[in-house]
Amino acid sequence: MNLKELAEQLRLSQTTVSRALNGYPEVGEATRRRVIEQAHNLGYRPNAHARRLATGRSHAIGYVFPSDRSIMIDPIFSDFIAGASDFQAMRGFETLLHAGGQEDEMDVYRRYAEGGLVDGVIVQAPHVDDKRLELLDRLGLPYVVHGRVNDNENGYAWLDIDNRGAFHKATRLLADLGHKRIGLLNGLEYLTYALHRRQGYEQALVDRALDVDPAIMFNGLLTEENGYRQAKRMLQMRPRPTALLLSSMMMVSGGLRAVHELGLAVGKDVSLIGHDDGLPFLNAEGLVPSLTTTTSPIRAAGARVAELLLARIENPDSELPHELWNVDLILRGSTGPAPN
Amino acid sequence: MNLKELAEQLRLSQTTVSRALNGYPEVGEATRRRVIEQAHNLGYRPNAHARRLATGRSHAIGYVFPSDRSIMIDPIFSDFIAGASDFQAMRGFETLLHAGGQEDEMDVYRRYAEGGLVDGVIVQAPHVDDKRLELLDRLGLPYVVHGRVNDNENGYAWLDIDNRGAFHKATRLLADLGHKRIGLLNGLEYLTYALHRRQGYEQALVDRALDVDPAIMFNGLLTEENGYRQAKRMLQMRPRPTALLLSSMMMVSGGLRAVHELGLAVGKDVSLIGHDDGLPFLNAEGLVPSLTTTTSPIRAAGARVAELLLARIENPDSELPHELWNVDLILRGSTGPAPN
DNA sequence: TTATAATTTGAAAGCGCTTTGACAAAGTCT
DNA sequence: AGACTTTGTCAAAGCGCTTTCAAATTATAA
Repeated sequence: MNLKELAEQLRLSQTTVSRALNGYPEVGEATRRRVIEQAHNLGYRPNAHARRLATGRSHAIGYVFPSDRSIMIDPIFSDFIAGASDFQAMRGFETLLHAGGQEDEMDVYRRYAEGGLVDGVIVQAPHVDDKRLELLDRLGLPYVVHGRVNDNENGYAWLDIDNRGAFHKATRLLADLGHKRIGLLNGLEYLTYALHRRQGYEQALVDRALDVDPAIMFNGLLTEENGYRQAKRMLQMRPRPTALLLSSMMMVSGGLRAVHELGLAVGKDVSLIGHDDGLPFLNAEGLVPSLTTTTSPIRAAGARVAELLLARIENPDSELPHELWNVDLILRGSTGPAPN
Repeated sequence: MNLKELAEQLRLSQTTVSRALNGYPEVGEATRRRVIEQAHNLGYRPNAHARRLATGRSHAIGYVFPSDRSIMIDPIFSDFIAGASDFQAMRGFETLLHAGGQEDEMDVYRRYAEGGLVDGVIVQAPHVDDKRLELLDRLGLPYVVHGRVNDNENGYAWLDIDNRGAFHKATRLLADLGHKRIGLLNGLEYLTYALHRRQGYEQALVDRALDVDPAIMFNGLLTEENGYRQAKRMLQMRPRPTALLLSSMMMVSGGLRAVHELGLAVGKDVSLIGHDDGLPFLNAEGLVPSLTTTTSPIRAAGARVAELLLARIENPDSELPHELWNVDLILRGSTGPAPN
């Protein structure tokens, strides 16, 4: 069943049928109802590719993962995309995922733009100095960055959570509780979020006149194992840190394991604060003791980023959105005053 | 730069250029080289939608997640899709993701099929009695199931890991180590994999003349919290189970927490075996003691399922593939003889 | 050399939709 | 009543590609 057949059935022209279905005003109400009903009865579905070819718009958003996989291993991305894709679906936009293949990431963007495959892309896990933005600008492909690069914040569309503020708040809390040595288990620092977290952390240490000690700062993949190894390493130092700041719940999971193994009590011998992206399979509140967190649901961010992108696609000349989301610090049982 | 312009530049017809680029034999070698070179120089990219409209093939594979989210929360799906998408990308196929939206899952398939949006779909997390297969058959949309439904195994294409065998093996090992009461923390049983795991588990118990006790069997989401709660609940029973079988590494993570909290020693007081999907952020070998697992990398399964699907799309009349992957039981430190 | 086959090339017809420009038919205003 | 607008409809062009069928060129056989 295609448009032509449907039009014949209705004894109308394709033009009228097309207009009726797409809500154009220049078609009579009676006709419109008749068309819609018949289309429904006959199970007519417009061919997506034909429509795209005709309109030049693909009604799709692209997500490109770097082929080195180091990003995709982080489970937060599936939740982010779930949020974004959910929103897009409501608006009739498809979600295109591109993970790996031998094709270079940049080439994928080129193909996306020049082949008209997507109307826009969401840039994830931006680097401190991200070369993707320049390319996308050149290609004229609309995009919104989830996170930020390290400069020219007004030059592109972004939504970010206040990583600096969050880790500043968390570190300050710990300092105010009397902790002098606070470890940081963080992501790789070419990723801007990790840089921002360190900056917030260091600023708070400086504010409270505490030392910044690289020996209790770690950058690496946010795995359980890294959480375990690094927490253990740090907690075996003398004097040992009395608090740890962990950049992901997976690291928290590993960190807790180290703490228990060393026979230390969470919230007493060692205070923990983790960053919680709100992943459904690992719950900070359900831990015992429950975990003090900086938190911001990544799924909601996904939905909002998608919304911003669709708005940009709709209206490319609109002002570039810049949204900095506050991050809540939720006090639970894993933080306490520094021992003695 | 479109085909017409490129052809004009080359002083050839669109036909010849199209053929040269798509590797048709009826074009001279010299011409072909010239065309390819020029296309490269001018940065020509064929418009994907036009090609799709002309060929009727979309070169895309679809993944539809149920809107209730209960599936998408499991981080194994991102790894599965990463594997599949990676393979598809190598073969020039796009990956379409559909997570949520208010649209019914079944309607998405209809739209996919009738609108020609995808050439095939991969059915994930199949239910014991999955109504999707019938619909897809009716729509004539090629598909491969990752997992199985509960009957008519020859009637559709599938790739599955031997969940029954794996949990049979694991349970038998524990029984042979002298464990009499073995708990099972499993997924929701309308999902076939969970049913199969229970069947393997029960069969081994029966084989070894051990009781099947529903009190130490759990079905639920594979979250850390469920792992923790249920492990704790079971380990507080008297007589308490001396071994636990856990269906996911997230559950293991929670289970370990419970074990430690109760002051029990892993591999001594209580033996643990988990199923490891090979997720990169949570490593069974890295645990202390390292974890005995049944294991099969889900990412590899993703790639292979994609391969099978592309083969089916290529040649719809080929025999339906049925692949049952063996699951390795890897003996590590978390299993030991039953106490006294 | 001529007839025949094999090799290259091209014109044009789609694929199924949107959208422009034109045109009746009907309604509104002097 | 006529001139003018509004409303509802349609024919046809076009989106950028593939593919059929025919034609032109070159190579091979007789």
